Amino acid sequence: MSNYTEIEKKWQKYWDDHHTFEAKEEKGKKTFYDLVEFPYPSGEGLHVGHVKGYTAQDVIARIKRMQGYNVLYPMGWDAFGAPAERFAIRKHIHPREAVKRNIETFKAQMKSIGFSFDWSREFSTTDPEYYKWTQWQFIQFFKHDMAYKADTKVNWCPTCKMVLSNEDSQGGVCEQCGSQVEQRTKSQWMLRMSDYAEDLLDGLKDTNFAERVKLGQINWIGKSEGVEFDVQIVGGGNFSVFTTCIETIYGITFFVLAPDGKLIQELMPRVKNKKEVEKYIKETSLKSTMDRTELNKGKSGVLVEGVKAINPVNGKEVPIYLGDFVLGDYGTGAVMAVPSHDQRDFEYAKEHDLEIIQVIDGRDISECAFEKGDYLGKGCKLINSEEYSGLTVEEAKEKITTMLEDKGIGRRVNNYKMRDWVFGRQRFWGEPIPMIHCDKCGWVPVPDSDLPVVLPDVVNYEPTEDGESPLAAIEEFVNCKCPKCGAAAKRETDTMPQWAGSSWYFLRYMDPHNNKEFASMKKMKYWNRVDWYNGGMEHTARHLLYARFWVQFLYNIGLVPNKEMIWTRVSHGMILGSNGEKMSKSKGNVVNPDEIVNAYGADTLRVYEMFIGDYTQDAPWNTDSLKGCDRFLRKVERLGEKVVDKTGYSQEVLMNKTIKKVTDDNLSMKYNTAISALMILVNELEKQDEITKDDYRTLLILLNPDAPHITEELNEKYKLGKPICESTWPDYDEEKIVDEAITIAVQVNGKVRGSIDIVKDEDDESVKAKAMKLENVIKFTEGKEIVKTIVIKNKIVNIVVK
RNA sequence: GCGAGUAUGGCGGAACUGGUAGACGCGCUAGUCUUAGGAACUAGUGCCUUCGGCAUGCAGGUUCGAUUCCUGUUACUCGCACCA
Repeated sequence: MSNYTEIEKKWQKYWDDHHTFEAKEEKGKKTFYDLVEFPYPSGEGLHVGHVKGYTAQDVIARIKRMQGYNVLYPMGWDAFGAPAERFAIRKHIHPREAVKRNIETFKAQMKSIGFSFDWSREFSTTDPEYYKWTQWQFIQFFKHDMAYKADTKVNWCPTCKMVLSNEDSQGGVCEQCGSQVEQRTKSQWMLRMSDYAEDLLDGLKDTNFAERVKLGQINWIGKSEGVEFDVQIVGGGNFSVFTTCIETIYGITFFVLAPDGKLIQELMPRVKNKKEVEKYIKETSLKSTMDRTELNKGKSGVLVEGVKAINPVNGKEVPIYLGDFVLGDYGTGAVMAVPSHDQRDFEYAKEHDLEIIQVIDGRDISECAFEKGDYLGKGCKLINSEEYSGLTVEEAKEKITTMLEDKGIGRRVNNYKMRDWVFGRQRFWGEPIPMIHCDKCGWVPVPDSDLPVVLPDVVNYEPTEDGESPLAAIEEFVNCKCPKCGAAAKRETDTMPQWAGSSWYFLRYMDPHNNKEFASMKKMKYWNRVDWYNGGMEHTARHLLYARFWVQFLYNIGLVPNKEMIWTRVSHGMILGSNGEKMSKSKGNVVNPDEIVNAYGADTLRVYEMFIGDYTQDAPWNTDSLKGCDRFLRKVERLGEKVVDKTGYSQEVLMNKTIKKVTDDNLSMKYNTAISALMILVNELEKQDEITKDDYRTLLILLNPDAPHITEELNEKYKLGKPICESTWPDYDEEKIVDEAITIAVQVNGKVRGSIDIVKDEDDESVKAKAMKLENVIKFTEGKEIVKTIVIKNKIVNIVVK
């Protein structure tokens, strides 16, 4: 329709006027909570990648509504974050203003594409009415001893005088100014997420996440089971180490401590080469995380003179070293070094000329270590290990562990890569952390009655000289009274990370206007949980983990109805530029959805994005292919001219098959093949001189989730029934989708030589006989011995000859 | 290095629990209609060829039969990156 702009506006107005997509808490209806990640409303406007995810979930929402579910499909804004702040620093426009404008643009764009969001539940994480509850929940973390302040390392740009995220300091260089990033220690708020490591693993059982999403969660948590044991220091004192390879304990030839750990500080008074050790510690602290973790750096380190450690199993005295490959915040910050069976230890030993003792037999170790990945499960036996020599690795693992436990110096321990969540940001544009520091009372939460702690207006958005949030420069914000004792106190000026607001927004949608609670238990119970959550691959690890942690905590203190509030999580592939590269301004390959809507209409854009390929895979944009979808919609439109005043389907089998395929495919994310089924149907109907009203209306309903405007218009134009958005999704008749006559292939030695027509379920003998009569079959079997004939019912015949 | 994913015509991609590989769309070729351009419609379109053969990254294996299952291998993409 050339006047698609008019039609789209008309139906968008109809949906608004009729509140068609607003979810009400009706009783007696099955609920379906359909969620798609809310966007960060950037200045660039909506991206075609957003459109892909929103359309897919819109298809689901529209089908589910027509299937009689009470569907909640909300939208909102994740509007705190660094880009708005950087924009503010450059242009001196308050982020609040910029965000407001961006939200207006985004919303208008979304409306123009016809997503069936329930706009009555819209909110932004930056609304004081919303972040009041983010702050309130932080206070619950604090009250349950889940939030604490601790020294952490931060990436510090000495030029910008700003704390940087890991993303902004890749390669050890500040993304903004290019300076070398330093490591600084800062006291920051932390959430005890590591306490939830096991629960977060365990909770995956109560979800229906896509397998690759579950794996992402598991890898991020990074559980490893092992043994922690105590090591005595010659002349008194001890420390512990964690290992997953206790079977190699007799191979210890030295220990390595983390230069940034507490242990070395404790030992310092006994260290003889203090200067050298201190110098190494200093050097390490200057290296950014990236430098430290980069491979092929060699194994730097220094011998700690004056202290030796004792191997608890054989009493052997071995040296202690410092090495920056050991991390202060993982395990105990100290490792036992077995160069024969760990490649890092091997390299370290070679570099520092240390002893190497092989304790597991099975391979030469002169070139590289014989590691657990190579010896486990292969029946390898221990050597040089006193009474454990001769045992298999697996036997030794268990026996040595038990021995250490019996002696009271070892215990089975799980370690996790996942750390506590660093929750403070020295930024302006975030939720203020609602804490007050009083010299007498320590940290005191802001009383509920004083929430929210509203972000004040500031003149300067730059961080202060010493890298604090710009809030620290506002005296009237910082200075306050202690809520406990009334003495003069100071307000926390750090703000929360962007992950905070997005960790619970899906709960707020269930009860978005509540001003007494973040959401009422009653409403949360009504909606139960998110049934289907869709978003980008890049968020399947961290955002999802933070959100699950947040929910599990709320569950444990009785504030949400389920331990897992998200049932299915799926993620879609990216839309790449037409050159196959990621869309970016600098590459000039960005496609603006507005231009497509203007040139082809929203329906064409939607159909194209669903047709582009496998939903879960990346796919490049192709404007020619888009035109094909436009052509398809025009065909559907022209088909209307053939409608005659008849009921019933003109092709029962085809129609029933199509209904089944479109329903099943859409609900299992195979949006592309659902559309292809509709194209086949249209191609068939086109061949007929006339089509019935039922033919056409069913086609329009099936296409409606993808192309909601044009289908409503055609439905109205040909007076086929009430608006599709108020209609019921068609059913199919299982018995009618099977063809009675089937054509099957006949193979000779696995090669297709012809085909025969059979009746459904025709018996094998008769099928065989038909096959043998084929000219081509006779030709290829003539003069040969028929070894056997395989008949697969309704599928294929294969004749094997010699 | 570890983990995950992907690999099918000129292109995007189909193919149920192993059963006619290339659905559907794009592009391309020829034709019809048009003053022309475009649109629309019709027919064709994996490769090599005479029967026929060869084709799902590569090399093997299992099977009457493999894009699908198994072993090995290569390339690319993403995530994590010295996690003891």
